[in-house]
Amino acid sequence: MKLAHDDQEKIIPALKVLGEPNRLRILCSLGLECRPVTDIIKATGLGQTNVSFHLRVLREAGFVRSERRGSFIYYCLIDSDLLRILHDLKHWLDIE
Amino acid sequence: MKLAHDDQEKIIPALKVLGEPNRLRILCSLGLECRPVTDIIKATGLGQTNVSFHLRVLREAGFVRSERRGSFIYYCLIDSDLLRILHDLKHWLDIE
DNA sequence: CACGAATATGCGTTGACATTCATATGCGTG
DNA sequence: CACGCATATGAATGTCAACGCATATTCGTG
Repeated sequence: MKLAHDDQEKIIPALKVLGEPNRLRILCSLGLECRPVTDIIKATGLGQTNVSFHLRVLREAGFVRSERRGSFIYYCLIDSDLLRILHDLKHWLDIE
Repeated sequence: MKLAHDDQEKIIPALKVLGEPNRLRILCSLGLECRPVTDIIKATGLGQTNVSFHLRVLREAGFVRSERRGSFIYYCLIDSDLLRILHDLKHWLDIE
C-alpha cells in the first residue's frame, strides 16, 4: 500500500501539529469530556500563554473543539478515534 | 480510550520524526522494495546532504533500514504497516 | 459599572532543527 | 592504486516556531 501525493500533503499539516511534544501531551490529557483550560494547565505544568497557543493550533487543525460555559472555556477531543490511531502507532512501535 | 503517560512518551519522538514534511515525503516515497539514495533525491527534489540527513533520522527512529549493494546504499521501509497507520490518519482527516 | 478570574492575542526573544557547503569515506573499475 | 561515483559527516548558517511577558477581552458577581 502506498500514499498518493495528495494524501501525503493532507496528512503533513496534521503530523506537524501532532509532532510537537507539549501539544501531544495536551491532546492526550483530553478525553471526550470537555475540560477547562485551567485543568489543562495544571495537568501539563505549562504556562497559560503557552497552553492557549497550543490549544489554538489544535483547534484550527480540527483535533479539538472548544465550548464556552460561563466564564470558562472547555476543550475536548472531537473524536476519540484519533486516540485509537495514536494507540495503533504505539502498538506498532512496541512491535518493531 | 486514553493513552497512559508512558505510552505518550513513547510515541512523542516518533511523531516528531514524522512531523517534518520533507521527512514524511521521503518516507512515503519508499516501499518495502529498497531504493538507492539517488532515486530518493530525484523523487523528492531535495539536496543530497539533506536527504542523507533525514534518512539518518528515519533510520535511527526505526522507520527505515538501509542495506549496501555495491557502491549504492538502498533504503526501504521496515514494515508497511506504518503506511497503514498513516492511511488511517488520512481517512480520519477526510471524515472530520 | 467596577472588579477579578479565565482565556486570548500581539510582540520580541531564543532555541531547536532543517538546510547548505565543504569535505571525508567507501566502493567499483580501469 | 588512482580515479570517479554514491553517500555520509562536520561545521556554519538560516529559518521557523515555541515560549514568556505584557496586555486585551470576555464573562460573572458584587
